[in-house]
Amino acid sequence: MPELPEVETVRLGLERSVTGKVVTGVRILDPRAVRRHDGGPQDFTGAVTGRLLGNPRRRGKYLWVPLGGVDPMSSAGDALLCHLGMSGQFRIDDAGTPLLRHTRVVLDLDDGRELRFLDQRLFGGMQVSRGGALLPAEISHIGPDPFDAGFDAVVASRRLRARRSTLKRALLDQSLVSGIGNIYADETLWRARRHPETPTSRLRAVEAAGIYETAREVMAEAIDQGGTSFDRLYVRVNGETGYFGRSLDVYGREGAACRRCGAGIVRMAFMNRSSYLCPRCQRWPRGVPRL
DNA sequence: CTGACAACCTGACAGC
DNA sequence: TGCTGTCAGGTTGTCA
Repeated sequence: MPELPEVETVRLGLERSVTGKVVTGVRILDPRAVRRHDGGPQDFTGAVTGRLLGNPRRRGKYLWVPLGGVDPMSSAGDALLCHLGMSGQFRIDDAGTPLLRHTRVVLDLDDGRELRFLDQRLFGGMQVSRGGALLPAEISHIGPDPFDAGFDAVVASRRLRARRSTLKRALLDQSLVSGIGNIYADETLWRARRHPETPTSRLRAVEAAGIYETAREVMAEAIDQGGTSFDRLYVRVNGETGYFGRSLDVYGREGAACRRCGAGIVRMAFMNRSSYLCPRCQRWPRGVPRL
């Protein structure tokens, strides 16, 4: 599911509902949801129980909640680090409400509600990051996202142009700039009128920076609409779907008319998944041999 | 460094 | 009613 706008929508929901609450209990229904936690499910439970939940933070598609309270001397600065993978979601429900299918972990809160982690495919998960409240070491390899206070368009542009790769591949590379996934890469490329196979080295500095500016714009609009929902696999913490799906210009619109020029949107295979683009607005880069 | 690919998982859907 | 193959918002590790 989730790319930056969806994760940010979830973060906003958590900010309103769990900040300042204390975890009174942890129930791990499927240990695979915490398999990345060092020490296993038992240790995870011990590290989270009794902790005060801070203000949720995000970088790219990663989300973390600073953990306070209990024993500040030994546990100060820890964080509950989460990734939603392809199908993860958080829900806030009143205690005792029936659990939905695919519920993997339940955190009991001191306000009579529960923070529930659901994940159909289990590509996502949670772990406690020791000392990770500011920025978990586990995600130090992830580059800043376009909304990050530390995001530098000049640096990003330089790194993008230094790549000996193609544009969509580079946009999906989380170590360069994080948060962009398959949907927003395609939407960004359409808006910037660039073909996915454009060699990165061909971009001028201003053009490269412009690509990230476009990505930021597209994702900001998506956040305003609560992200993109195709089905019930992505919902907000209150169960509502996002509305950006109806604003998508190319993703999933194979055969439909380009909103700019009317040409038929095409789908092409790309890295074991799909790319959608307008064959008229997004010309194959000149001089690049076609496959 | 770059790319190709398998692995990690479940479920919906098309076609036979 | 099966069964098989395909596809799906992601990340990581291995091998060339």
